[in-house]
Amino acid sequence: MEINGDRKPETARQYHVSIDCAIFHFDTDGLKVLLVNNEKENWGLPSHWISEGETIESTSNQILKKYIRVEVFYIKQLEAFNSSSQYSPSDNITIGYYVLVKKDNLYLENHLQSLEVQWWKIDEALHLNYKHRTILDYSLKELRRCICQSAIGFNLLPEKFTLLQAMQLYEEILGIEINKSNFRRKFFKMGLVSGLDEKQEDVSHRAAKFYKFNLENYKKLEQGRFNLRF
Amino acid sequence: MEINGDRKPETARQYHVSIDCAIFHFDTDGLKVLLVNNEKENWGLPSHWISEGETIESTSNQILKKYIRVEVFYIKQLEAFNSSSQYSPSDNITIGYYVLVKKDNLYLENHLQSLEVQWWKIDEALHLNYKHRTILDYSLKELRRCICQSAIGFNLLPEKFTLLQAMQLYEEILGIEINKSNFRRKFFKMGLVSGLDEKQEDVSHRAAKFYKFNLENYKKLEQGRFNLRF
DNA sequence: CCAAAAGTGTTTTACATACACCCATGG
DNA sequence: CCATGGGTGTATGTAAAACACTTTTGG
Repeated sequence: MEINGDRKPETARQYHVSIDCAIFHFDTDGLKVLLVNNEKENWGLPSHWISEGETIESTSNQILKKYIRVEVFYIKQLEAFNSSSQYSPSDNITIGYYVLVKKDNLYLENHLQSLEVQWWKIDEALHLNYKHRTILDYSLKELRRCICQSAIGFNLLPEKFTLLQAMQLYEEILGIEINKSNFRRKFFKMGLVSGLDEKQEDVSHRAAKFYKFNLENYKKLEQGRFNLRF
Repeated sequence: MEINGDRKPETARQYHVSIDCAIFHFDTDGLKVLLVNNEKENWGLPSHWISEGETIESTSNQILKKYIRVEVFYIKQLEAFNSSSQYSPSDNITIGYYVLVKKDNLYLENHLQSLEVQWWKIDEALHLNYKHRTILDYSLKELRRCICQSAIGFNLLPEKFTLLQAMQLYEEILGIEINKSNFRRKFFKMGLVSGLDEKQEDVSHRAAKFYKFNLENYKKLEQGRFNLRF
């Protein structure tokens, strides 16, 4: 057994490695995850094996380029674990990622129709295999944990959003009800958002103001100690 | 390129995988990390290649069994990344872990003397190579983040501890000063600790009461929304 | 009696929570 | 004129922060 050495022992084992991504976006229907229909008529998370000449990062980028293409996303590694399947009995490692995408990229909608790919509501994305179910569950757990400790939630909102959209995002992800007036106060006081000179159009009620995420203020918010606590 | 398939393409690349652990404990001198002196006279994190017949988990367990041996620890995976070195130019993946160990395992002290192994104060554990430096920094970042959102801090304290010990742990890891009276009130009100019928002995000042972590109360503390916010 | 740490109590301030209410707009 | 969501204001309770103070013990 080799300790802390760079030299590999003869017994070192070799693995094939796959990258599996849980890609989320948020629209009026709520939180959704991107699933791919494979040749066996099963829906699963987008997944690639790492090929010769590629790395972990380049492979995850390939997946994103293929399905999302846009540059505006948030990506975070979840966990590496041993995996096996019918075709590749055991010598595998899977690295899971979760990815957040803004919904205002129309490209997505048009592009995806051509592929065997679809956005699924979270609670309808069942019948995944065990591996993908595990990654999806872990993603959601992380999303719930991180959304209050950082500003990653804004990666799921359009560039311009209303406060109701933001509030509903937090409500759905955290599974709680939030008081409208308190939500506003908190966001304003923290300086998380700044108002734009633009309003909704063609809505059958009072038009809401659009806001954008205020990155400059967020950076000042003594990073690391940031907490929204709903 | 294979999408979401179990079948591996011919081009799938193979990797050797190493497990590197940042193992921490906390004593009167503060937070310390376990370093191993390898054959090239460099200090680094304990590390093993995954061998034939082994898995990610079994290999990390081997490392812990070798250096820590005790069962009482907390272990969490950090990240998998491509790595290379002088001896193994590129086809590697490293999976980092961080581990918290209670300091009241005397075994450690006696055992480690026989190995080329030593506890280093965090701020003195320099001259690590880039890979290990990265893992150590990431570990500390995670530790700082998680110590307020969960009770993992107690994994660094002895079974029986005084409130000053607990407070100093939080102070060192967070790099802040905490008010003694407010710290007590918070821990008591949350029911995080319960007092024992035991006191310090042989101290040259008023003996402090010993406390233990109250797991039952912690479980009731609506998990996931737990926050200490110092 | 001094030092050093244990341990208690009080006051001020901030903020989360809850709730009531008015405003604008399309149907 | 009403339903729907936008947006404002206020009262209340809880908890964080700051601090002043007493207690215990060994030297």
